[in-house]
Amino acid sequence: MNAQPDLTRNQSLVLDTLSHADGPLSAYTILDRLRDDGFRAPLQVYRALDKLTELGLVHRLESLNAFVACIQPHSHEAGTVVAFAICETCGQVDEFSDEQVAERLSGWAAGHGFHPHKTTIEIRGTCATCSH
Amino acid sequence: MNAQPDLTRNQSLVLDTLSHADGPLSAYTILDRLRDDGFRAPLQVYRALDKLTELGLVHRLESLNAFVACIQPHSHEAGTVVAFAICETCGQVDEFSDEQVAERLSGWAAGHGFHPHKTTIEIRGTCATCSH
DNA sequence: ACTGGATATGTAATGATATTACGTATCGTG
DNA sequence: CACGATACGTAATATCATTACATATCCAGT
Ligand SMILES: [Zn+2]
Ligand SMILES: [Zn+2]
Ligand SMILES: [Zn+2]
Ligand SMILES: [Zn+2]
Repeated sequence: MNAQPDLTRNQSLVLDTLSHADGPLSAYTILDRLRDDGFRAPLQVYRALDKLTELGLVHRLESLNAFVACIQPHSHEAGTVVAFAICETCGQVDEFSDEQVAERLSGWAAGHGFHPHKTTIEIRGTCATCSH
Repeated sequence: MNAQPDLTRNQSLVLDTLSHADGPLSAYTILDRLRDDGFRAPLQVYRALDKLTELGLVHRLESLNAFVACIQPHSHEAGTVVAFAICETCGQVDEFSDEQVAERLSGWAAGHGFHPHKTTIEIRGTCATCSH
């Protein structure tokens, strides 16, 4: 599925777990799901998550303290801003980018001498399916 | 219209602590600073923070698991989206609103049948002062 | 004033998330 | 092979947040 030749065994296991999940998973949930694969300690998960996040294959949802697999790997080019719509009812997460949002925020930063390193945009709410 | 209930003693103490702080404080840091005022348990802080957040006097920074006093209580009408620029060097936080960002995000939501409840925008980076 | 419900508080215990410390193993390159 | 960089294993600890239950206080309706 998400087999990445350059990933280690632990990293692949964590990524596969996230890719097959219905929604965001906490590090400890991932740990529990990988007990049978030899995972014993949180650090094994966090280290894999750190690397996967660095590679852009996984995103951390700050408002949930949880992680999701990226829907489509994107580059780490400057100005890349990703937003997430998180349904509080079913847990589904939608990832999207909006160039105008990115430009407005970087515009504010430029006007204030602020140098962005990472931007978090998370919309909590109710998805279309759950609104019926 | 803007009926502002009087704050309780605990709520006032927590708000004062945040208002006089240099930057965001964690709940446990607030607790430590209020030991002399009789605070003994985390829940005393969390309950006050919940109420203050509900009143719009305090914001939670999701990417820090910390809290700041609001700089502009009056700008928080319904639907207002607030953004934060957080300096990772000195900890200073700048709060601002951008109507176009809010419109783009609500536009995306409308187009996808998503009903936003709360939106988090946090820019981590380096402030002007720390960039010199 | 009495009373009953809503709200606020005090305290202990527990749960949930994340990092530090230290040692070993594996990999890639000269 | 030597050796530095990277990954891994494990335990302990640190940090953040909630549950449970008992008391206290406030306040409107009587
Ligand atoms: Zn992505
Ligand atoms: Zn949903
Ligand atoms: Zn504010
Ligand atoms: Zn700074």
